[in-house]
Amino acid sequence: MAKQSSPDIDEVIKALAHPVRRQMLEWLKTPQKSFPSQVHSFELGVCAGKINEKAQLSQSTISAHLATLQRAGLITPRKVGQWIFYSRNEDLIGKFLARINSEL
Amino acid sequence: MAKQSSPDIDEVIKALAHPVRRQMLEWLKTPQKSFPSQVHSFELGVCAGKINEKAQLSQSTISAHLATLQRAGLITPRKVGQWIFYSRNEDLIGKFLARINSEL
DNA sequence: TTGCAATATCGTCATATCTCGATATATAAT
DNA sequence: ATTATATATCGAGATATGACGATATTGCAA
Repeated sequence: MAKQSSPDIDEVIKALAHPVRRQMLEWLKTPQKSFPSQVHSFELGVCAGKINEKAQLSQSTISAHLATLQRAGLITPRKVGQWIFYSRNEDLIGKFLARINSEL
Repeated sequence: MAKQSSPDIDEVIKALAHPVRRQMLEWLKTPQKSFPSQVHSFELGVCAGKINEKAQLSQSTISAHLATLQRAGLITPRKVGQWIFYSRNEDLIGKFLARINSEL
């Protein structure tokens, strides 16, 4: 499962080159711990609004950061009604780490 | 040996977030192979001028990229007369990889 | 001292990134 | 239909980055 094209190293590293986006990825490692106020199930991930609350930045800025992470393939969105839930794409993250470990 | 302060993840990732700089690091993995025209010994690393030749960018641009890599701790300069030789700082690179593997 | 070679620094311009508020879009609820 | 909520997109301003040529600096050589 999780058929995933291999990571575009350049895009991934650029996405990681911002502390807010790294912070988001870190939060998403432990959703229940990082977002205790989320009422929805964590099945599909963390609600964008919750990430927005936690990061002290405007809604549009958070949306842009999430879009950057998504374009790089680092997170996966799941739309449910009016919400979008995000989760880490562990498959791609793993592949990225493997490549950077061998290439760097 | 190679007493090395731990990497500043943010600075390291930003330094890696440019293809030219990643390319330089890659070249420095196999100096003899990547810089066959260097007449100096490879003991101390690769001469800045050789890196300059190989990368198709102006001298000032290359100097800036090398400075960025150096500030991040990824490469180590050794000045010998009028030359500066650069080599990878494997110690810091290893520590960086260890941290990104566990934090990401 | 004068001159040459290697590298760094400066000033400038172009482009990218970050952030915001305002507005648009989509879905849900009434 | 209207309204409310969640998210995306737009436009603008501020700052950062990348590139260059010109010039400064450093060290060696004559």
